[in-house]
Amino acid sequence: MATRARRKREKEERRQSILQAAREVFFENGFHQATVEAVAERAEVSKGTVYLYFESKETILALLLLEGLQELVKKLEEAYAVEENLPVDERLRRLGWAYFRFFQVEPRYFHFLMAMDRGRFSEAVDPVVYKKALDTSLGGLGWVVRAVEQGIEEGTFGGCDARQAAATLWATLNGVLELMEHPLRREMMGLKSEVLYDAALETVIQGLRATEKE
Amino acid sequence: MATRARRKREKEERRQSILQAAREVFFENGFHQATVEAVAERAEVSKGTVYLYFESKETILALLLLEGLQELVKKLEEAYAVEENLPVDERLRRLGWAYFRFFQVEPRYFHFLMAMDRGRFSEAVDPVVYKKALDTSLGGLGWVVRAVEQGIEEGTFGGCDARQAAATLWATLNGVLELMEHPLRREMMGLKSEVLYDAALETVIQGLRATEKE
DNA sequence: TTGTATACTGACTATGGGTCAGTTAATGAC
DNA sequence: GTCATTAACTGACCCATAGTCAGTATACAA
Repeated sequence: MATRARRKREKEERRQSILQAAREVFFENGFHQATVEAVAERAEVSKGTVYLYFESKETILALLLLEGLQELVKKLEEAYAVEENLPVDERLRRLGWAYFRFFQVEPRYFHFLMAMDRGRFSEAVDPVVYKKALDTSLGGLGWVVRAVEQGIEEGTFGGCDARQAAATLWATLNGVLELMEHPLRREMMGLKSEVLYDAALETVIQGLRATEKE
Repeated sequence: MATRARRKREKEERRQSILQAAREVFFENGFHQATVEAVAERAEVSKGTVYLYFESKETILALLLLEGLQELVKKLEEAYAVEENLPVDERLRRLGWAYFRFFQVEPRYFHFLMAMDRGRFSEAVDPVVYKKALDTSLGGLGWVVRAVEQGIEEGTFGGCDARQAAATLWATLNGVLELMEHPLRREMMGLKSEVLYDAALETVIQGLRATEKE
């Protein structure tokens, strides 16, 4: 009975087409503005069908975010792996700019990613998906940790804790992105995103270099 | 006609009591969970009355946030002003920890402050209130800028742009706070908030110190 | 052809932000 | 004291939208 296999395939296709519709609708209107009805229409199914395939609107968002995260981590891995023998600071720069570029290309993702921690998210979303997203984040951070560890071995950085240093860098870049995300904020700072991002990246790299060498 | 004055006073009192009710309800349940109906009940008025005094649910939140921001800026000013002749790094440390303490005491404020940039906020909220919030933020940042300028004059920091440096520090601390806000995130990092915050603060201060002296 | 499982539908419910026609009560004029 | 005017307030109502579920249609197997 090949029917069985075909059925399964078709179901997965439908799932994907709903997910694709959601991606389009969410990205066009933002999560709050977007309605499940609109997603259903776009996918050419009824609202009920959407709920056959997904628990809730928020779960759909979480799944899209997870995708985005995974793509981001891939980019970070690429940025890490392109060249073998790079000095740490250069390696961190590449990671930092890969991060920047990702959100440049997909600003909506950043928006949504940041939104994920807020509100009722963790309650409303399948904890498995949520956990996976956190794990993926952690994986992305891993590339930074690796780079810092290299820096410690090389002696470029002092004997700082690699996880802590990586988290500092990550938090900083995140903070800048968030700060500059808003047009009004950007205006009020009177700085271009790239400029502040660059300054922050270099400052932290310098700061890590200055950690006391044991 | 002293009546006129009394009327006005009473109106302001009602306004305050609704605002107080909103503060309680929002803080207890979070912004999304909280309903305007609940705020009205707490203030012992009807829902309609709430809308006589405030444009929208989001405007109320914005007003509460503005309050919080103003308090925060006051704390920063205090932290700046306590002692006269402090070296820059010490001064920045005090500012940084005042910031930390504020959100330690009022974690909900941080939550809401961060949420303010998201969603349809800027559209739904009275632009005057919104502008005021941004101005207040900017005022808070001003204390950091001042400190950095002092550092440049002193020669502790190189000839970096003070606004840029202050923004970097601010973004970093924000980023750390946001990163550590979430229990799961905190767990995944395996670090205490204070520890990462301290590391980030020191790293950035070190980094600024290392900016090339012209 | 008919029974059954599977996929799907869309009318319905529940909830909550926001509105507004109507009620109440205070004030002031006579 | 009575009536007119105004301001403050009310809560039933509207509307949008997330989520449900009883019922329908389709595909397949026997």
